[in-house]
Amino acid sequence: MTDNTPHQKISVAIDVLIFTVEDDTLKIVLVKRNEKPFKDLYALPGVALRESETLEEAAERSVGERTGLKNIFLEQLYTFGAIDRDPRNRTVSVAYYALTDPEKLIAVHNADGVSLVPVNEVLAGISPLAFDHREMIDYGRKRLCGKVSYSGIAFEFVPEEFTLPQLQRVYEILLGEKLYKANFRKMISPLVEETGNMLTGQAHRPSKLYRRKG
Amino acid sequence: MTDNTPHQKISVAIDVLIFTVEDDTLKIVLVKRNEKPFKDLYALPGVALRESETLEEAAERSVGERTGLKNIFLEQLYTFGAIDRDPRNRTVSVAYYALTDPEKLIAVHNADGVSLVPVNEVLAGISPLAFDHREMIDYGRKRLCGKVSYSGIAFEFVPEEFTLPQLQRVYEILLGEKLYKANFRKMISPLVEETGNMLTGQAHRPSKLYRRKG
DNA sequence: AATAATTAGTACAAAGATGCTACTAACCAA
DNA sequence: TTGGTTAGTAGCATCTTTGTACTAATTATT
Repeated sequence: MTDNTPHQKISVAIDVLIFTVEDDTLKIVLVKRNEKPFKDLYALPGVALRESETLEEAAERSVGERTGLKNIFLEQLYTFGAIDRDPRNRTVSVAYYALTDPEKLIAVHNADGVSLVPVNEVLAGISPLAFDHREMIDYGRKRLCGKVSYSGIAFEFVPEEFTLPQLQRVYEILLGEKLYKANFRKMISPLVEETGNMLTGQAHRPSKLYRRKG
Repeated sequence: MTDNTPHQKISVAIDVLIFTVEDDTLKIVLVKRNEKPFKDLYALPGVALRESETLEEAAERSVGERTGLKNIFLEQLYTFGAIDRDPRNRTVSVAYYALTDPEKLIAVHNADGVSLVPVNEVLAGISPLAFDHREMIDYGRKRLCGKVSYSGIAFEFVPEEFTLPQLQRVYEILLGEKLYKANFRKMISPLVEETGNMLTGQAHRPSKLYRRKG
């Protein structure tokens, strides 16, 4: 028989890794904690799961409370369950990751304790993070970078209309290597279509604007 | 601030998808429930998470209780949190998947309510499963098949010493397509080494035995 | 003892993807 | 008008994948 009988209740948290690419850098949204434990340390935006909401709804709520964003790309990442990951009591945290174009985060940056921080700096570990959130970010970045080549997640980091050099830079940042223009275009062209518009004002030849196809 | 404060406690279950490949078929371990809810229906082996154990420890316990197996391949799959997935009370289930060579499951099959069932039959949906376990299996099979090509999981389904045709069949079953011998061998050869032994008694040319390298 | 059946394993050509170089195109700045 | 800069394309070389065809080694059959 399957023993799903609830013998012991445990707190369930939802933490969200909100990633974006800005200034050719992968960045993540962190918030400064203003209560114990880990007061004044940075942490991922998170909420306690309510009885009346699904995991995904809680993740959306967590994103919305901190950034005001709705309907952004959101996927479950991993569930962390180390016994003492929360010093208060046993808490399992279901981590999600969200991806967004940085323009949608402009209003958010520096608004009451919310920061957009380069992931490399966070992982370099100059300043500590609350809970096991550094571990989460480390895991999340690996998953993100691993998925770039075979999924369309890179599109989530650019606006609806984008240029191919822009999109290529996102791929390069996530993959951590330089790509050849010609090959990149051959690979990506079945997935995009021209909008007919151009991006001008760039002190060099203007580039065509594209949108995602399908 | 991050609201990880535990306002409401929720039951946490661990369910495990124990996959194997037998008779050229992907199969999964199911157990017959002998209590409500879903009495007499098949379900995944599962346990309630205890305060004193990690998620992975609970998954190992779940595998061990049903099959007696220890130290088998185990990875977290996904966390399911639909509001009414358990009719008794709000329960979040962290699903894991385990992979094993079918020989290790021989003693288990048909022992007190434990069955080894073809995944295709389960998903075809002739008989209902407890909870959202069919959904879990559907998700798990997709993930498993998606990972075959870029990870070494296929090795988990064969004994320590195996022939390349054997391993190739595992790949073919999971990928759902026929592979070319020559290409398969080129792809797999950096990952394996000959043991020096041969598998004879097969009414045709004997095959070399290999083991996983590294 | 020969031969048929069957699967193991290898060789190699064809097609396609990727790596890489070099060029032309179109804008802004001076 | 010239130079700087990035957009975009052409095309060859190389590596990888696709696919076919062959030889090899065993057991089963006559």
